[in-house]
Amino acid sequence: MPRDTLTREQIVKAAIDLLDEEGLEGMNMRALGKRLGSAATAVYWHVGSKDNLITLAGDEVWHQIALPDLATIDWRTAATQMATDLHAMLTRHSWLVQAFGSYMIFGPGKARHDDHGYAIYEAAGFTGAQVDQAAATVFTFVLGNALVPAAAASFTRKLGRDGGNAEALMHESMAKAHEIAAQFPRLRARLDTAAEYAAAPDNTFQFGLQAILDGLEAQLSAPSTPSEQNPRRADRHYHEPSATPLTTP
Amino acid sequence: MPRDTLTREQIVKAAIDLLDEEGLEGMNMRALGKRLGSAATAVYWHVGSKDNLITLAGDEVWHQIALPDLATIDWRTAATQMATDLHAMLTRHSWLVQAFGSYMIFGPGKARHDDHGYAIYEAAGFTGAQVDQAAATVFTFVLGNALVPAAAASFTRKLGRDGGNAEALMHESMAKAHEIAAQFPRLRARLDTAAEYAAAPDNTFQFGLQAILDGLEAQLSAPSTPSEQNPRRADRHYHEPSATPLTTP
DNA sequence: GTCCCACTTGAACACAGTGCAAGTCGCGAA
DNA sequence: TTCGCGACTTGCACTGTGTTCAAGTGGGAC
Repeated sequence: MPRDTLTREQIVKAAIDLLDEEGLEGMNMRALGKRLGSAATAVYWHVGSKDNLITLAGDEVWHQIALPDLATIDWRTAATQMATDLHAMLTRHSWLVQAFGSYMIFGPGKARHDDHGYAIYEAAGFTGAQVDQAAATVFTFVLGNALVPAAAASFTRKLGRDGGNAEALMHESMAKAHEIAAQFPRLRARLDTAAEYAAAPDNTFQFGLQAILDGLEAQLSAPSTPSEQNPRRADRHYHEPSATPLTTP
Repeated sequence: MPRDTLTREQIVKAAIDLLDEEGLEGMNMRALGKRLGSAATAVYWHVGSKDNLITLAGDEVWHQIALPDLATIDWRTAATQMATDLHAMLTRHSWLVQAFGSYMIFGPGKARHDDHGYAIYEAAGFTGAQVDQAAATVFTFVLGNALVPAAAASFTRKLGRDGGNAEALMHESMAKAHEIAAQFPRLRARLDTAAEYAAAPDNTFQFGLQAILDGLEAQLSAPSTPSEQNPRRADRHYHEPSATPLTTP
């Protein structure tokens, strides 16, 4: 019988739990060690570094996403399902979105997800580079959608760690935001209806997702050279980004 | 004549420069102090904390985005222009995307941008909550789009800081990714055409943006109850996210 | 029994954010 | 002209965090 020893899987799982509870900046090796009932430095023997551990944890969670069977459902339902699952997963593990900005997360879990994503857009009828572009469009939308809630969660936790009265700090922060928003007509108008918005269920994600799938569907039925991008619309609206960096005095 | 002293604007500008060069994790107060020719702690008198400084810097850069005149151009061109400008800005300041996941960035700069964004989608004909949803869809897409390049930049810098031979480490990392990708049919197929892809200009962003605007345009012409969301399509494809968290043994 | 090796541990180092007390400098008042 | 005040600056030091390293430690193979 081997000694009761740490395993890599066990560590990754504990890291995910800790990240869920404390966020990316709240997770540290000593806390992880305590959670595992061992010295913080014992972890290093198994995963090498904190960066690597986060990369490992950041790949593991992709396995939570179900891969819809393209033989039994149409591509659009499949795309909706995968995007919705991804959205839910990113909501559960909001640290992942933050990690995505700092680490190159690509392992078996994400590869499995990406591969099936490509399958969906191939099934839809896209060809060549358009498969990648369609998949990337939906993927980046879901990712971006999770970014602001992630910031909110991170911010709330930070307030909680600082003083005991997170309530007051949050209120102060909200008040400052309101003050700024009040100086812009359309933002001001939204302040008045903010309560109404808060009461309604937030279907912004589904609205955006379905609009994007509408757009992709339109692209499919539009006559275009196969196996090559259709640059017509993009050209019609092409715009060279205004180069307005800060002036250095 | 007042003593040659630090100003908040000067500090924010220096912070932006430092963030551009060193990234979010490379930026620290002592380096900032050195760049400003003063002690690191002098900065604290002006901005209070590092978090606050990053919030300040993260708002300042939004002023680089031009606000198209809706009286002279159609909404779709305006939307394209603003999204493209934002994309370029986020590419210039890739740390901002990372900061967006950890800080609540909302100041005059972002408010100015958001306000004009709403104006565009109001001009397009959206009403009620749909204005917000349309704006959020495009916004989150652009944000998500900037996330992966931000990670790549961050990763590259990290390699550069670690050993001297960033080249070898990068190569090793790429090789590992290839090895994983090779186990999935569609990813494997893309490995073969990777060189071809790299040669072509990356118009993924414009493809996605135009597809999204197509979808929004379709939403406009679709018959729906005004001043209320149109839940029909979303309902037809509605999918309760699969709850498949990690099983705790 | 004993040797080995996978694994663990505690001390220690470097570096980053930041509070604090002690300056320093220019300007307005006396 | 001098005084002092208040706006800034500085160096020190404390804490928390990632990580290294040399020294264990315990179970299994021989």
